[in-house]
Amino acid sequence: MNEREKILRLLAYRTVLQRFRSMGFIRVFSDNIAEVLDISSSLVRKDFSAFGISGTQKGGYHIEDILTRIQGIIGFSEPQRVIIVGAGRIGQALMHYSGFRSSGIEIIAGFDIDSARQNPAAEIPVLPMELLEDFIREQKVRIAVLAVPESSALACFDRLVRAGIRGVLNFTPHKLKGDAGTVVSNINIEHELTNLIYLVNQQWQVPSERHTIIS
Amino acid sequence: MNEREKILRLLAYRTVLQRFRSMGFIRVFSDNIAEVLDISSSLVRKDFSAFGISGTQKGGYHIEDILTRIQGIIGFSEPQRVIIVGAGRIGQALMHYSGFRSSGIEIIAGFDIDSARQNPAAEIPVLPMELLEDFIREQKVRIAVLAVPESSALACFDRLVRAGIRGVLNFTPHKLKGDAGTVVSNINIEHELTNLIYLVNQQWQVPSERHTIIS
DNA sequence: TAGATTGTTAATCGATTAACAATC
DNA sequence: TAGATTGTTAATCGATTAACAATC
Repeated sequence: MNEREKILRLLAYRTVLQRFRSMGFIRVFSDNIAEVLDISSSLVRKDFSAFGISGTQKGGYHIEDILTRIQGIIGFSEPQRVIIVGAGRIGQALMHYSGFRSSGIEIIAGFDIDSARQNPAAEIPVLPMELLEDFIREQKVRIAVLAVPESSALACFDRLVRAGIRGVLNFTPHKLKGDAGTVVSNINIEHELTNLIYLVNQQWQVPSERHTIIS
Repeated sequence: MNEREKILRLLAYRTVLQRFRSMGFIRVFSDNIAEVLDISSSLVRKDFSAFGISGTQKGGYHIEDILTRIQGIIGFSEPQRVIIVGAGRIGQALMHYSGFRSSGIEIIAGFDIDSARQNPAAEIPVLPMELLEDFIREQKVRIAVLAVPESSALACFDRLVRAGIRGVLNFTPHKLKGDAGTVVSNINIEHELTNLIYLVNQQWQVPSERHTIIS
């Protein structure tokens, strides 16, 4: 059933419904949501049905009801504490990303090998890598964002998992594999951009010179 | 056939094979690649077959051959010029991401509404938003990265498309839809992280209190 | 009522995988 | 040769969609 995609869709529903609500709407039809997200209304209804969200014929769905239900499924009762490993430009950008706060995500520390980037006194402290394992164990951190250079990606990932991290959001070019007890999400920005450029180039070539995929 | 996923896999193959090559390997078996990427060897062979990459029984695939072929499909003959709209922390991080250069991607300018972030004299100039349309037209830019705040996302997207941008890598929380002539890739970091946390929490709850998805 | 929308079933679609003949 | 691997076919799997009865 592809849990991952389904939960990502649920998050998309939440974002859209919050927007509808802030515009003053009270109810929506599956069609309204489908249109904004560019999916079919069948899929919206099917998802809602699978998550126990019900509407009424004719009246559609109560926005507030859906949001409450979604919150009950993916909302966290307490702040989720996350560390950022690698305080380069991307790491720093994520450390100060304000959108996390409102979703109940709290960045509690960054780590970097470079002393010029360290700052234990900052609001979100940036600590030396030597303190990584102790910090994870003492603070019982389970989620980490990996934003180190490619060359140290595997070694850092290994340290994180050994220290007790159970979920890694990976921005390095290594496609990391989680084992039974560890979940990994890989985001490869370079691949995403390259793929986008490829698709645009495809579309704007004359058909004759377009690369053909045999299938 | 899901072009998007297929090309992303091709990019993953390239990354892995470059790594193998740098380790001194000349040939690989579909199995070696599959293992690293956590996919099946059938899929690797099927992809290769679809892209016209052939190996030999017993001998596997020539790394150099595959890389040449992949380069022929997704490689660019000339540098691909990209602009970054929004020079906040994420925008700046992407502007200086060194990995792009080696894939033939060139960030030629950033744009920001805030004069404190502007710097037309920098190596990669950061220009005021007023110059956006003229710049795109004069430089014939087709690809843009959107890294502005949520509140101005839709308006900026609209301006980009009107000015002739054909591909947008979108980091704002709005799931943007491309029309016939425009390709959009949406990356929602907050959703990715929330999803990761959800999956970890699921896994580490006792089964009885785990949220059940009826299906 | 007439019209519209949900909830669900069955059909479709497409991607992935298993399996194996061909062959080195 | 015996063993191993490709390339491809057929089977499987699962997600999405179309369609429509139920119903407000």
